[in-house]
Amino acid sequence: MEYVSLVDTSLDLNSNPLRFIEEAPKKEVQSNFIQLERKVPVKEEIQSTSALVEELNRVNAENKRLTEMLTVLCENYNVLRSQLMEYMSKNAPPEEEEQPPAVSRKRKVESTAVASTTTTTTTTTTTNNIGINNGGNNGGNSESSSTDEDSCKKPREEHVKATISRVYVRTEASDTSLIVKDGYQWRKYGQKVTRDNPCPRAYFKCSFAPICPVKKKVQRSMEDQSLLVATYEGEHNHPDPPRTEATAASNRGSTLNPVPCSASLSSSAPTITLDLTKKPKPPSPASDAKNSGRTVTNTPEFQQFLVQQMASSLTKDPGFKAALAAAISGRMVQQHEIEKW
DNA sequence: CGGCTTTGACCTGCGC
DNA sequence: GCGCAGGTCAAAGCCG
Repeated sequence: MEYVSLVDTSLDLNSNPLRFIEEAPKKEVQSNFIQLERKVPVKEEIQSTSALVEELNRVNAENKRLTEMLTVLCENYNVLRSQLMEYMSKNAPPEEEEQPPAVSRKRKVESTAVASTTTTTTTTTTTNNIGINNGGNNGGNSESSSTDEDSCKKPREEHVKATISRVYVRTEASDTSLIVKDGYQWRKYGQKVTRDNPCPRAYFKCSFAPICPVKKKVQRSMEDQSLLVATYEGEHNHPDPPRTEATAASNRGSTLNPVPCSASLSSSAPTITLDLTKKPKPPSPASDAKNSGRTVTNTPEFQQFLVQQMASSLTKDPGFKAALAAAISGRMVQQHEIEKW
């Protein structure tokens, strides 16, 4: 599940020239920007002040509108997610089919699925989308894509695709362990240094249930060393571990304690991360990647919290402010040049 | 002693 | 067919 289909990725940062023409007193605003350095008479100063106030009001209104859009976005996301979960639960194959019959086949399927997930992740980091990709249900058209002819092959692929998710977890930069605390118990069975990333990738299997097929890969982000990228493959075929047990068992290096997570937006990549560096604070949202999509995120409290976190992170981020200012000023200059022509 | 992590070896897919 | 890279196995060691 992802936001790509829901989000307008055009990064329309209040810089649409047409909207400026229609809504804003553009001549005044532009002249204000240009003539800021000059000494202006009192009359003009009053005019420019009023123009600034007007501009401020307009930006505030735009900000409010964007917040409302974000809220609607979250609601749509939750609706789609619930639909996906419903679809997955309906189409989940028997447990025997869950196990890969042969390694060769599995690896091939995985590679395509991971590739699609990676693609969406890259898109995410570059197009201002939310960065939790729960499953590669790209485009949301998997329900209609399977036909009777290829039903023997496609459902399996789609199932595998749908059970791959990627979660970004922010940890302390000094924390060298590749532990993602998501509420489940994991057993590490391998570690490998991959070519494209000097940081080792750790391989985990779910050890909460003996036959649980879920695997997890954890690797540090190359761009941001404090960011862990956890890739989950498969679905847990056992009930969620109880919270108390999870907390109690977290002492021994196992990844069991609940996540003191908070939605945060990093400046380099506007993605939702689980910020393990922060203390949990009410209202405590999702405690793990799986639960976050199924229960807690469906509550209006969490949606509101998410919106607030996003808005606050955006407004606090100087990089985002600078980019916003550059985009707006660039557009204004561009519009100015167009008008000149 | 059981369960976990570590780590080198091995297996497999893929590109050339 | 060969080499590379990713993924997995399994023995050894550690820890409570």
